[in-house]
Formats: sequence, C-alpha cells, structure tokens
Amino acid sequence: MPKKVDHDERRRQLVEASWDVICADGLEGVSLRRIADAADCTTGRIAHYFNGRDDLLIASLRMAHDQAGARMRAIADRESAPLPRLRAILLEALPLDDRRHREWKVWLSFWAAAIGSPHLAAENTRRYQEWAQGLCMALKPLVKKSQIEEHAQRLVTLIDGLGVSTTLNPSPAARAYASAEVDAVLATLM
Amino acid sequence: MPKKVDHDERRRQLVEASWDVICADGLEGVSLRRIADAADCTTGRIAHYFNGRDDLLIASLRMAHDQAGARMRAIADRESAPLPRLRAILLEALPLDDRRHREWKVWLSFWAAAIGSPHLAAENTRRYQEWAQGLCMALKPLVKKSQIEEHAQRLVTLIDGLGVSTTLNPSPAARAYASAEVDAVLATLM
DNA sequence: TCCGTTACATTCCAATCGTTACGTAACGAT
DNA sequence: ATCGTTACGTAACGATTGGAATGTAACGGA
Repeated sequence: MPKKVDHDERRRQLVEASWDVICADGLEGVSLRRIADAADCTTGRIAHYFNGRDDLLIASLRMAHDQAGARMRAIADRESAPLPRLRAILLEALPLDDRRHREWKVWLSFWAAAIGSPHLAAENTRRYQEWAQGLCMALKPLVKKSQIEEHAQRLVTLIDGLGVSTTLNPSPAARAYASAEVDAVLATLM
Repeated sequence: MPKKVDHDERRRQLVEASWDVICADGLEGVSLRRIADAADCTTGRIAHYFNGRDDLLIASLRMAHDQAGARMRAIADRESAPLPRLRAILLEALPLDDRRHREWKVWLSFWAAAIGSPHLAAENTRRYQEWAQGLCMALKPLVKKSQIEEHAQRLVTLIDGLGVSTTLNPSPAARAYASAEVDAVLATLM
C-alpha cells in the first residue's frame, strides 16, 4: 500500500477551506481555484477527493450540519436537568460566537442555493426535521405530550428568526438580545 | 426627441426578469444572458438601462422591498382598526401566495449574497429597520409605549422564522401553519 | 425630407469557470 | 532494488461569464 494519507482528514480540510471561502465571499464567489488557494493546494487535490464541485459543496453542507448535531448531542448528554438542557441546546444553535457564526453563514448560503436546486432543498428538509426531532426529545420532560411538537415547531421558528438577523448583524448587542430572547421564551413556556 | 420609451417601465421589466431567473435557478444561476432571455431581449438592452450586473441586482433587491413596502402602507391606510391592521400587515409579510413566495426567494437570495458583500449587507440593514419601524407604527395603539420596540422586534423575528421555513417548504400546510401562528402570537399579545 | 438622438442587437474580448488528461514524486510491499 | 499504487501538481480544454465596442433601425423635431 502506497503513500499513507488520512482520507477523511483531507476531505475535512478541503471542506473547511470551502467554508472559509463561503464566509468570505458568499456562495457566489466559490470556485474550485479559490477553495484550493484557501486550502493551500491546487485543484488537483480537490479533484482527487471529490467528484466535482457539487459533490464538495454538498459535503460542506452535510459536515456543517453534522458538526452542529454532534455538539447538540454532547450537550444533551452532559446536561441532565431538562430545562437547562433545553436552554443549552437552543443557545448552542445560535450564532453567538465566531465558530457558530461561520456555521450560520454556511447554512444561510445553502438556503439560498436550495431555491435553485431541489436536491439541496431535500437535503435541507431532512436536516430541518432532524433538528425539530432533537428539540422534541429535549421537550419531552417539560411539556404535555400533546404539546411537544407544537412547542418544538415554535422553537425552531424562534431560532431561525433570531439566527438570521444575528447572522446578518453579528454585533455583540444582537447576540446578547438573541440569547436573552431565548430565556424570555423559555420563561413563558413554563 | 427620438424614440419614446418608458424608461422606468423598461427597468421594471428587466428587474422582473431577474426575479424570474433568481426564483428558477437561484442567485448563482443569474447571468446577464439568462436575464436577457427571460426578458426576451439581448444583453444590449440590459447594458442600456443598468451600469453592469451589480447595478441590476441591487435594483432588483430594492424593487422587491419597495413593492412589499407599498403594499404594507396600502394596508395600513385601508385598515382602520389597530389589531386587524397589524394582523393584515403581518400576514402580508408572509409568503402565503406565489407572488409573495417569489419575493421571499429574492430576499433569501440576497441575504446569502450579503454575506460576501458589505454593500448588500448595509442595504439589507436599512430595509430591516424600515420594516421594524413600520411595525412600531402599527403597534403604537396596541401596547404601552415602553414596550413597542420590544414587541416589534419580537414580531420581526417571528416573521423571519416563519418566512424562511415557509419559503423553503411552500406547502399549503406550511402556509396555513404560518398564518395560524401569527394569530396565536397576536392573541398572547393582548 | 433630412438629421440627430435614442434604443437597442450584434459581435467580440479577456477572464474565469469546472473538468479532464497527464506527468511525477513518494511511499509500502515484495 | 524494484514495482505498483496512490497523491496531487500542472496544464490544457471548451464553455460561459461581464463588459465594451460597434452597427443599425426607428423615431421626433426642423
């Protein structure tokens, strides 16, 4: 067996480079050459690990979702008290620091891209349902069974709304407002 | 004076063509040639009325906002009772029919584009504040003065959240849910 | 009727795009 | 030491892009 290279690690590096380009220039400015520059390699390497541009971009979207999903699950495991757990999950979903802000920029980009691509739209719908179901889990010990889905839907809407405006205006004040608003809604939920 | 052509009307036609392309293919697929095809003309006409691609796209964003803003103002004038007026404004802001769905697709596209363009981001912030201030007007007769801005902000977040998910999933059920959710929130506001 | 201006269509250009073909260097197994 | 395979740089391809230059037809005023 020749040259030992961690295949997954390489793909991860290239995906992160694509995030950098998306966050700096938007999805419009994403070209293979720019991604290659950001990853400090050439398009040859990209061609070696992905089946063309679309394949790389879908992997980028998936990895952004997977990474966030993993953090949510870690929080769900760590926090045992139901209400603090739900609160921590919701706050984790907001663009309150630069890493999550970067994630939100990627998501927002792909929302727009989904407009022209049924494939991406389907991918988005899948993740959206995953996210709603995760919230249902966290809500189970907190509200009546008949109201779980209703509340989950409401929280998804809340996070989407707060996330969008905070992503487009990532000032410390906007972040503080988003965080406070989550607490305000959780207070009325009780 | 030669050839009499309604200049504003031509610009309007070209902007509408750009909306069509954005809605069909997303902002990524927007090229001058495709817009020209949609407008049943050539890129020569576009060059005649706009200073390049960016100029046309900014005009497209502005016109989408202006059009929606005009409808809001018309509603505010027509409805005299404060609560029905607020309700009508909020419902008008949602992508509940194909025209408004088209508008939302345009907005969403430009949110993503704003990530890579401070110019577009500033344009968005301006419109966002206009929208929030319009809601403040409608809220004035309904809540205590000290709570107007707070409620307006909350409604903006609600509409953003509902609008995003309904735009990406424009099923009749999603539209009905969004509409019902507005009523639910208005009920708690009283 | 002629003229000047406007309203475009046509055509071309350099740049950039995604993709493919190919060359080469480095490594593990034998 | 050699060989097969992998990794990836390099270079070229045709397609497509935004923009500018150029051509032309149509109209209103004189």
